[in-house]
Amino acid sequence: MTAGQPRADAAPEVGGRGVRMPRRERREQLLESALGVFVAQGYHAAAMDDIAERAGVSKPVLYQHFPGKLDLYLALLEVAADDVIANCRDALASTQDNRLRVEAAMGVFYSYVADAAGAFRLVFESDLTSEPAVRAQVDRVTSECADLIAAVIHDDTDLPHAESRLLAVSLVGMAQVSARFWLAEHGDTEGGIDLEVASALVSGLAWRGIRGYPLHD
Amino acid sequence: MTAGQPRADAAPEVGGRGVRMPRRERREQLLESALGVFVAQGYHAAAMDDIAERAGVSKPVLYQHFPGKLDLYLALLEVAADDVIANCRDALASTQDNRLRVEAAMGVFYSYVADAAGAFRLVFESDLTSEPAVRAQVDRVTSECADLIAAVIHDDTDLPHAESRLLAVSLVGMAQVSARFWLAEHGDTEGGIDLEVASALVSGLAWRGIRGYPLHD
DNA sequence: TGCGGATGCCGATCTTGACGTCCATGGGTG
DNA sequence: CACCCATGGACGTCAAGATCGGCATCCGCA
Repeated sequence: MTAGQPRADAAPEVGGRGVRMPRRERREQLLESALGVFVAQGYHAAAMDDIAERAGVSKPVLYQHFPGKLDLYLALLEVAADDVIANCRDALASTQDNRLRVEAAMGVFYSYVADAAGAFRLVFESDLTSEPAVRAQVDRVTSECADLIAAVIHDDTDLPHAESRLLAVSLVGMAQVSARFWLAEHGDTEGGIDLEVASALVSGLAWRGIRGYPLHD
Repeated sequence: MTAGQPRADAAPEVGGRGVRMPRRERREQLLESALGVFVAQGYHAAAMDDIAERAGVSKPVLYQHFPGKLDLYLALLEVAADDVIANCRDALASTQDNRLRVEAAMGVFYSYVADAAGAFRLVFESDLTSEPAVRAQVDRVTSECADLIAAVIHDDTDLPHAESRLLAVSLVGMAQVSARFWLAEHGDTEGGIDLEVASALVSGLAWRGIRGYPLHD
């Protein structure tokens, strides 16, 4: 068996076949199963049959909770996007020290990528970017995180809005790409770089880059 | 008509319908048309009918030149990947001054993104990452560019290989993401930031970040 | 110069695979 | 014990990738 196609039906199927369940709880169950399948296979390769099977229900029940495949995907994507944006906001608000802000924000991206559920793949590696609604959510993550960072930069320096925003996007890109590569190369093996070490290293790069700009006051 | 679905059949169709053409030249024509369609619509939304129509031929001729849709996509992707990697290599080799190296490499990414053909979308916004061959090409760009940069970092500092590589990936991520957002926000309008200004700004951020590391000698 | 054959291309077709619905069934309740 | 309804296996449909019979074109020959 090749390692390129991780099968998605290895879940324990907590709510087994034919079990009556409250609608709210079942909806959560379906979302969880769908996340697993979308993360493992991507949007196009994921079949509604797979999702239903993994959730331990049949396809009609799935369609009783979600009008279609796209709606299901968007529901998951929106949650994943809100999650990282909120964490980024909290990280920036957690301190007034900009150096610590950089470290905290970097840690948010690394933790997000390291999360076992793998929801970050919906945001950073989506295969449905041709769909405008998906594109909007994906772009929203970088855009809103960058806005939060840009506000800090703009407050503390003399840089105009547009320039602050471009620098903020650069920092977000640095965090996002490096975190994904860290996961791919060192995330699973024990011989690689630890998450905290990697996050601190890249935080250092980011802080050295951003700290030198002229202060506002 | 909505603006969300840019039609792909607005090309001048240089080799019109039913025109005899040398095989090599026709192949180039097909690749060009395919690139336009894939860039505009993404892999999944792109139909072989669209590509054939844009090239001014019918579907059978398309299949006489390429065994299938995936092969066609991979041919384009490989060229696009080689292109940016080679440019990155040239940029780093163009000088011994690391500051100029950063600026040159950043310029490579911004120029690549600003290119009218839009081949960068195949590399940075592919919607076929579930395909291992595609994933390999896409990752190869970041990986090989990072290797080139990491070699410079490792030569000039005391950082171990793994750390140099992670910093290099961070710089590549910064360039890639910021360039794409620059294009989306300022690339078309005249009121935004100029390419050189944006590239220089982000180069400054990168250089401030990387210059401070302890020199080797 | 007119004609026959061969060549290669286009319109029409087939197939597959996955999304999105319908008839038997089984369990719960009055 | 009979009714009711949620469930699931089986199915229709459709889009898109991948191929086949007419036909126009070109060349060689009398």
